[in-house]
Amino acid sequence: MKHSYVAEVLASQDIHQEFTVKGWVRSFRANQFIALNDGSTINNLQCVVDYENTDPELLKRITVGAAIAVTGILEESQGKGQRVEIKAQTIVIEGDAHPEEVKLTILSPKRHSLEKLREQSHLRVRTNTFGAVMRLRSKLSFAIHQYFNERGFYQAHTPIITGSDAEGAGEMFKITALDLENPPKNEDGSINYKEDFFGKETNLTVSGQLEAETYALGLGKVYTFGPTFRAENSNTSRHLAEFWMIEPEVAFCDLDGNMDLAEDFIKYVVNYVLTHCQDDLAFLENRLVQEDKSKPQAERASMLLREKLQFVVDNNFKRVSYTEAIDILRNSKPNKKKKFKFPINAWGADLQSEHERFLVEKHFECPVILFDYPANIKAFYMRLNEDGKTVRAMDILFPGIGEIVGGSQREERLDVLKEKMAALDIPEEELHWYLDTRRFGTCTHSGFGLGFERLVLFVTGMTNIRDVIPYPRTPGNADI
RNA sequence: UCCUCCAUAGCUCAGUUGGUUAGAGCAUCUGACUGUUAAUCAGAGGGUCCUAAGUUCGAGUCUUAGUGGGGGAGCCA
Repeated sequence: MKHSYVAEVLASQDIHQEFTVKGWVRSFRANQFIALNDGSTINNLQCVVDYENTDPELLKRITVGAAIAVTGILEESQGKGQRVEIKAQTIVIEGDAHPEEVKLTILSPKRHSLEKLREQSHLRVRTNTFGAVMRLRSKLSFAIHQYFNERGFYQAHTPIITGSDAEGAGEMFKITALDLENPPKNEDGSINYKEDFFGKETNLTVSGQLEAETYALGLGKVYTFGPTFRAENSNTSRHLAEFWMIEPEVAFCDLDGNMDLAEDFIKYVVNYVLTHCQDDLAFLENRLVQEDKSKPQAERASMLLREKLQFVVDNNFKRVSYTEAIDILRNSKPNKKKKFKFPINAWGADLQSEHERFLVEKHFECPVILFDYPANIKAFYMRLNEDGKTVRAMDILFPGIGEIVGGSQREERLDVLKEKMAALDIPEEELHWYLDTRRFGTCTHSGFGLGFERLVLFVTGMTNIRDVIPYPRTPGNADI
């Protein structure tokens, strides 16, 4: 039978009309008021039961967590807290949820810590917080595709399984169909990968960038949006072993164009959720306000969640070269007072978390784009500047998140690229296809990688990356 | 991987220099009440004190190792 969704019913003006809604019981107060949620919105629909004329056996089965279908008449609510409610006429239990078992789970109607919710990740999407986070995640994903589609980008599905081990972005997960108990061996005792499924060693991708570059040099403007895998033993609130990354790559575009694109892109998707996800953002904003109340004054957020997002949309990101950043840091109070664990002395040092946080959270107090980094601390494919010591790299740093974007103008000159690879012992055979793009009609081109989960962290105000993806993969964790 | 803190009822936590029968609030169940919004009142049930080994007459408490988690760092998105 056709039924309506809670979001539609709550917005409906059809008073006295009949509706059927289906969802999960969030609470059942006073044997009379069901708070029903079906995931279509963070808001619950109040369904009022005429308990005096309802079978007591049925009433007993209306419990927190149960799936039910309610048919009744939409009426203006007599109580405060909701505009309309459904006067239930018939209630059908689709799936029971026994209270004695429910109380052992996070579905029990009380406040749970995020750590506890993470232990039952298959049930946490039924909570307000995770419903809001996951709806926002989905809307952000849609906004990303819409942004690129409106601007003539094509999505390139770069491979998940890669035969190239020169991507250089981190430790990789091996892919094999060999019998690990008894693998075929070469004469010297090493494993003979020629007998493996692909006839060579393969891994899960750590980046689609190099393949995306080949597509940009044909389709013009492309982007990838897919899963990425890194076998790093990272145990932090901002790293996952499996995460989603957006990687635009644009032909005939220099670093300035790349920075313009990244900034415009972030502002667009943040603005999209500001206008399309008000209810979920309001809930998450309030959640943060409540959380802040138990913190000392100094640690409380200076802006509400939506104010913070609006600030990002309305203000230009501060663009600073690495050299300028070093000067600022060298003359900063914490550096002079030796408050930094890693003091800034000379040009050339890699910036530590504490330095990035100082620039973003204390000095500029807004998103910052750092560019033109020393060549020796950045990847081989970044374009060397005329000074011979810096490359056209850029990182976007966000308050509370750190690096959200890393990108560069790519080295398009074959000879310079080959020199770089030789210096880093990257064999040319490994990347012959990549070098071909520089042989045949090479051109200026640029791109960046944006960590999707880090964007979701920023937009939702959550602080642990494990709480913005359904089933987080981290060292020692891949249960579901 | 490194530093640091933590693990006791379904949840949040208390548990004295190592000592008899392991405690509270909330949740759950039973009953009462019924236009509620974290409903209210009364009563009841509920424990492998993370795992393993050790010290001891005796370990929730002390030691070692492991597992998981929080915060910070590195690697990065």
